[in-house]
Amino acid sequence: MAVLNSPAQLAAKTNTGASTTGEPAATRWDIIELLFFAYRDFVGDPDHVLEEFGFGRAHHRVMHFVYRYPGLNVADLLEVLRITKQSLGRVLKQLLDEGYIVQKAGDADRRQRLLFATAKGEALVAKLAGLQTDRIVRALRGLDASGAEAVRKFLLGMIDHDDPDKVLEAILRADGKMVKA
Amino acid sequence: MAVLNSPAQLAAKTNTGASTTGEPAATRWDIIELLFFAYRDFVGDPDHVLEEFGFGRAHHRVMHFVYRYPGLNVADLLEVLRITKQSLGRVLKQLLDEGYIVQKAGDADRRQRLLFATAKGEALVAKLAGLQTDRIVRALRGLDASGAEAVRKFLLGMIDHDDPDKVLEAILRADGKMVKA
DNA sequence: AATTTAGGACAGCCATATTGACATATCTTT
DNA sequence: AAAGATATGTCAATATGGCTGTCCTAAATT
Repeated sequence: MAVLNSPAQLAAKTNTGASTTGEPAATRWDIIELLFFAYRDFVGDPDHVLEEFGFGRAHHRVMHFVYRYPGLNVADLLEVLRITKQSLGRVLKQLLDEGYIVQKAGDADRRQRLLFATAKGEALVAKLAGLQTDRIVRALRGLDASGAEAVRKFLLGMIDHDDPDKVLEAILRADGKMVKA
Repeated sequence: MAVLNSPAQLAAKTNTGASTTGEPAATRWDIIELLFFAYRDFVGDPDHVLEEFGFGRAHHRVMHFVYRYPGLNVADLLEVLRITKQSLGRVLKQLLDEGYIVQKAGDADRRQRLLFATAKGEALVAKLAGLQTDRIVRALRGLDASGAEAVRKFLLGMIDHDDPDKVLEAILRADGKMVKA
């Protein structure tokens, strides 16, 4: 090459909006990009494993929430994933056919198909969550208890709290209890 | 309905691996899910705006990094986005055709097509980054300086540091300087 | 009995990703 | 100068995971 790598050293644009006065807050390019890279690598680990199973990210999301919230119905799952019934249909059918998930008619409302992870499904979720937990634990290392609490508060603050779906509601409820505990 | 919402209150599986002994770390379901929801909403804001432009998330990612790292070449962009040349091709062509990005032959290596955002491109990136910054600032409110620093450290720790692409390298370099400053 | 709801299924479309092959211009190496 | 490697672009074919719209059944609500 003409140059080892050109541009040899990339430089980011400097932040123009910054100031200590009452102007609009400076763009947080740092956090925006850290979030991008963090999430990219966070979902990258599971992606590799899923490939071996012939599954994609969509299957992971479904398996995860079904395992975590046993008895979740289809409507609630759709709201969490923010996709349509038709999109979920294909993925869910695969997971049912291959024995990762089972359905059970609702007790109170027998139209509902409540979803449960099988042992096979649990094993897959555990494997993927293990990888992600490893990464999280690594990232939390070096932070004290108050630092870890700040991380939780930050992530919680990034989430829209108005009109939460059922799953998010459960999380927010649990989090409220945690703070008091 | 038989019941207002069934299950009326979802409950998450309780964490089985938890303990204070030297066992493998308990799965961090909390952080895993907070990250999912936080990222879902974080990219949700831009998505709505992009729709009006007839663009998708792919266009956002390209525009963002081209604006932020002016003179980025195609190869480096591919590494950041972790997609193939062919996938980038269509998106990039659209952005070029519609005047959001311009190309310039590299100075040292004239095979390279260095990418730059136009004023039109800058405006779009600024708009989207503004939305995301609002969310970030909101989430950081309530955290003190050490809390905000913990968040940065956590996100940084979530990222794979081995074999970084050019853009990530620039970020890591900048971050190192920040810590000293 | 009529209507609504939960869920499933079909058809077709679109965006974004993939691989593989190949072309061109330019840089590096011999 | 010739050969090889590299940066980028492009063509063709394919897969995944979204979408809309329509229609259907079973079971709930009114």
